Amino acid sequence: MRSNNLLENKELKNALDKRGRRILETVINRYVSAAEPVGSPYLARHRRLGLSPASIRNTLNTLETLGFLYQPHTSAGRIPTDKGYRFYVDSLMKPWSLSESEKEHIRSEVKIESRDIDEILVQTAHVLGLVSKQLGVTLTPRFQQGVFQRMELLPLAEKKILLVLTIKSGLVKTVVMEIHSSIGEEKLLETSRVLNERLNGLSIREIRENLRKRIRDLAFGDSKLVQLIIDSAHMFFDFSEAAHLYFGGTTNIVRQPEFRDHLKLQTLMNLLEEGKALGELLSRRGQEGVAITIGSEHARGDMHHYSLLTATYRVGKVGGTVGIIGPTRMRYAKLCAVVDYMAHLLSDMWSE
Amino acid sequence: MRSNNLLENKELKNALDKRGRRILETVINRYVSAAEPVGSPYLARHRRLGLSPASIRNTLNTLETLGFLYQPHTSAGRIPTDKGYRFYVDSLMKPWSLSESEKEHIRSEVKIESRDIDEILVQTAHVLGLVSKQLGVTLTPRFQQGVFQRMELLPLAEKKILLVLTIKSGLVKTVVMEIHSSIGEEKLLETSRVLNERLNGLSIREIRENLRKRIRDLAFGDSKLVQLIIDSAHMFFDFSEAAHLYFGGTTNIVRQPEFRDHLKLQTLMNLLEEGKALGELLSRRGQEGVAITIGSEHARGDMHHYSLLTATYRVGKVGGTVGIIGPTRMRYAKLCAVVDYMAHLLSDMWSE
DNA sequence: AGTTAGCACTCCGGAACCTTGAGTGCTAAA
DNA sequence: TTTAGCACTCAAGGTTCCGGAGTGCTAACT
Repeated sequence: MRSNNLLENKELKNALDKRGRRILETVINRYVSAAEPVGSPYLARHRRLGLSPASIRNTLNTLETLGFLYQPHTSAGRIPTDKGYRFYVDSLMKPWSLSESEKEHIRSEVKIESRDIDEILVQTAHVLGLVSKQLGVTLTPRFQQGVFQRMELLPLAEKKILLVLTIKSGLVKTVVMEIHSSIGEEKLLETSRVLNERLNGLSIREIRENLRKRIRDLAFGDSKLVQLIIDSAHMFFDFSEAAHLYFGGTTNIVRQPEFRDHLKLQTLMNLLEEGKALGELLSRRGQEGVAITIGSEHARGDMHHYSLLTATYRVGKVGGTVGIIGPTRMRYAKLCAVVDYMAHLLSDMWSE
Repeated sequence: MRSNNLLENKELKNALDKRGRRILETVINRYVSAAEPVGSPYLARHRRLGLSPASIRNTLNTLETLGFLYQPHTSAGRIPTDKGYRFYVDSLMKPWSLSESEKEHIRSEVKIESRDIDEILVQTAHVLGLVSKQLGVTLTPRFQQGVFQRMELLPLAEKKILLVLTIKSGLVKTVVMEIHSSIGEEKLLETSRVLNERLNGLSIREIRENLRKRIRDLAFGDSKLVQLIIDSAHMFFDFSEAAHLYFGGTTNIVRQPEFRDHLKLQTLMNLLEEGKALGELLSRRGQEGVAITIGSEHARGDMHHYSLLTATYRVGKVGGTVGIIGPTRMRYAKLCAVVDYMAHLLSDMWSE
């Protein structure tokens, strides 16, 4: 009992001791870049830890019993566990700063002529994939966080009208609506005028939840049209919920050695194909800085082999998500910086 | 010389003879479903060709010298060549009709609530991938084929306006434009009024090519705005050219045995990632019925291992493309029917 | 003439086996 | 506390061997 306690204390202290940290860090760095187990000979040779293989083996052993490393088989070197990566990310990792040329590179790739938000996000995902050699993902802004600014009803054809919805941040959504009978232009104008009055200053979320209540009893404009708008409110105030998800860099990630195993590739594809689920996962993440989830920390079982880094960018008051998905073996320090930089880049782009 | 000629004639005749056709067809059917070379024992046993292995070997030999089949190595069965598939597609394949339940299945998967064209196309690509076990691809309508119907300029913010462009088929595109100074609402109205007059009835393609000529010398509306519109015309009358490309079913296609080879997967990913190039490839295809390109028939080298089936759907006068990409070993007969059915389904959906 | 049985031949693919080398834990000496 | 030495383990790669599948050719059969 008592000795056990002592032992644990000792282990804990070891985990934090200078040597243990340095060795763990070195193992991780090496494993991340070489993708093969790291043994004591490498550590003794290549690093100026100034220790013999035998001493290092001792420490490795400790790190293993602490659960930071494991051996795939007896006579192999060590591989970091998820817990090991977690410790690295929390306590070991030094903040990485991108070189100016890398930043320049990223900027030049993202800055395309188009101001179209979706196009930029597609491109962003692509760039994230490219520079990280992993899978880049981007999520469109969470429209529902926005505040209603204005809506416009335009006649398109006999029985079609276009609804244009603007929120304060300057984001626009358009929906084509079908109606059963044609409606005169002045009716349209009146309808939209009143709606604009009623909805002014509300958040999209509020509108979605309360639209019916707010305007049901009012008689104005074309009643059928109003009814239609109410009925389809869920549909078109809802698209926000299911934000669009883009990804890029599939080429790169397939090259990663972890995907020699064919099955893994399939599970990843499944994940991407679902889209919706992944989108939800991404949309409810920490808002501040870079959020990191490593392997088995994920709620979803099929994400257990992957790590996810995300950050939030802002368009006015509305936030969206950019991130990177890859095998747990990834360059956390650098990729954090990349994701962070990218989020700021996008925010700046839409700031003024 | 003479005998050579005779020989060739004989071979040509053989190629068309009943037996040769039946055997080629059987080989292809078998290979497509089993993904392994087909030998004479299988053919003699499993089919009521009523022939001994020896006789069949003779015919196989002929088919090989004609270039319809080949052997991966001496002691293996035969595999169809691209030429073999081509012959099959042109002369052997019986038109396949989908069962009512399959049609029903497809319809139920595609018919989602949303009328949003992009959402439907995403879903369509997904379904195509699902039922074909290959990669489904869809391309948005070729906007530039459309005829200008109307444009609308809406003020969004101080220095932002929204341009809404409608074409006759009921398709809508919106672009957010930035301007340097704010413009009064009446200026906007006048500008759009005149533009509507001038551009009425022109095709988008014409507008893109001649916009400058058509309105340069005219003084109306806000001259800066007009100038901006002219300047950015290429940008926003151009998006049509680079139509959006969607695909679905990556999960399925990764399962295909041809992708055991890891390199192939990479080339495929590359292809998808490019997007643009593939989009162009798809957009300039035959308009009538199902267009089939097999392996080495492709102009692009990196498509040499894949076949592509496409058909055109129509939204009013504007056409878009749906199709399937997969290894040359695919069920041409059935997939033709699928692609064809899908194209009609979409056309009908937007017909009225 | 066309078809078929018989036969010798080729060659891929898997199983069994061996060797090598990398890495380990333990112990005893520094 | 560190380190050299040593015996041990085990994955990975190479070699060899064998069986089976399929072929082409020839001679006999209808």
